[in-house]
Amino acid sequence: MTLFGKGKRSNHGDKQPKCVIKRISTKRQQAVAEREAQLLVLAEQLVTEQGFANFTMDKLTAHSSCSKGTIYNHFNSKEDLIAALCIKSMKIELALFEQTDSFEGNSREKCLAMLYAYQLHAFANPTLFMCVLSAKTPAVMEKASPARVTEQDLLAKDIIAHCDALFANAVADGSLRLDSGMDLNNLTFALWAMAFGTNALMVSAGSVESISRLDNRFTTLVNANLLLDGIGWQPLSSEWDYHATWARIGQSINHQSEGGLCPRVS
Amino acid sequence: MTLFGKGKRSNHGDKQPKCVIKRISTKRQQAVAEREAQLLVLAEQLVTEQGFANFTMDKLTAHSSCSKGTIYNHFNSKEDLIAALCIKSMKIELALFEQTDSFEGNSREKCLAMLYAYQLHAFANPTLFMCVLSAKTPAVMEKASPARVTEQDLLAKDIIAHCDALFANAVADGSLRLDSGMDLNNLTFALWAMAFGTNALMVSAGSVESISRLDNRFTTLVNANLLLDGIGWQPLSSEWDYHATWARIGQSINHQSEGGLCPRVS
DNA sequence: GTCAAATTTGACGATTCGTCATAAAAAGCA
DNA sequence: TGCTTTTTATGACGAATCGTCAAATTTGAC
Repeated sequence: MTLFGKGKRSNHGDKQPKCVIKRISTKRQQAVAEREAQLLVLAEQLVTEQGFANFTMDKLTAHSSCSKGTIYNHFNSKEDLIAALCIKSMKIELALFEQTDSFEGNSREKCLAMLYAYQLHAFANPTLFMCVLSAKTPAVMEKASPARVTEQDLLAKDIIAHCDALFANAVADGSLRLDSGMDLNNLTFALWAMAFGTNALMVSAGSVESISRLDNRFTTLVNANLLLDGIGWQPLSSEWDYHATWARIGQSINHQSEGGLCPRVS
Repeated sequence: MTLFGKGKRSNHGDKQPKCVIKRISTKRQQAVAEREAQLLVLAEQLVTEQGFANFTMDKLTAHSSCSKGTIYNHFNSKEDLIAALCIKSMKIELALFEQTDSFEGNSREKCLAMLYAYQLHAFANPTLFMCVLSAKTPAVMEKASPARVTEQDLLAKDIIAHCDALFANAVADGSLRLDSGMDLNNLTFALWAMAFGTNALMVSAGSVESISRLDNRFTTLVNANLLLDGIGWQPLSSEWDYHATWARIGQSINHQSEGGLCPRVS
């Protein structure tokens, strides 16, 4: 594969061929990207309506305005499409996290704001959230395109960086002290594992009685408080009304994203 | 379908037809159950060798000594087989948990022993553990047989009961005090979510740098200590050397299950 | 030994996947 | 605008997989 047409000299006038080419190319790519986004919307819709098990590439083709070949131009395989939905889900998460950055409060409250956003996303976009779970499945990881697997890892990194920043702030303002032998990586991972486990089990194991009896709205808050108390993040839950914080976060987020719970992502 | 042969009277002598029938039936069922167990072993082996994505029912048929129809006699569908592997995995977990019950130590150490067993299982039987993750996926839940879905729920209940017992003991002996508004359900769920999230992310997101840098052997311990400190389970990690406990648990478990890490299950 | 019920078999139809030769469209060029 | 080259789209097709079912086989009762 040649990157540029061979033997073609493009610098023979006052035109700016490279720029032109690039603009056109970008335009094209934009159109392609837009179609990909629409395909993802359609796919999510079909999965939501008919379930993962009944979702086939042929059905997606039938419901879309383009052909199978075109779809396979976007997605290597069915699993690759799941991975793409997972990526979309993580991008929405990140977008929500950025919204919560502006939430006013102490460092621990800001951390809760992020967790609130995470739970909000899991319940507002259950199909997408399940895609994240599905995408961690070997069958998907094995068949998704390397590019998408890489992108997932990068997004995970971004999310981790977000957590890290929250902890770092807390350390900086003195509300959190790192004991010896405990580093940010450990704390970040603990928080993430807790949040992921909580949502994954709530969304997928809801049929187990002792889980379904829990109050969905506060489980993440309760679990997080246990953990954050455990690492001694001030003020402790015994000294502060975090239920009030939780409610305040809810109002703040709902106020920001008037249109709906699912922000637009590129 | 008639349950008994029609027109056949079976009570005309001193024989005990019901018992006989039952014995025979049980024998049959035993043979069938044995074959099912062997099919699961074979399936796990194939998945481990060739990955989830390359696993097909035809390959399982080819490698087994029976035919496709027989296999579909055991498993509704490919997804049903995954569910069966998930059930096997949970049974192993429960068996390990029961082993750890006899571990000598304070109530918090006993809780750690259970978590140790859980992590041990996740790393010793990664394929089976991933099945638990896969089985929580909608595509599997939607196609697995109702019977197996139910059995999964029952096993989950058993596991939860195990956790509950640990907490109840701690409350009974005074090493754990339940604050107002906090009940066993919440604590159990928090612990489970933490353990599940930790192992799921470690097994499946190992390619993310900041995760792979963590020391696998102690992540569960570290995370659990944060949580258990958070709920005030005495003695706190600042007052007790739980790393030593962790090591002691390891020796104890390895000593008990000499043959291997994977105990036999019915 | 004979018979009925239960079980096993593997060929088969129905889907689904993913590809590829061909057609269409877009971009470059004069 | 008209012509050539490159890129993209199409949907018919082969391969592979799934799950079924009528026929064959085995099992156990009498």
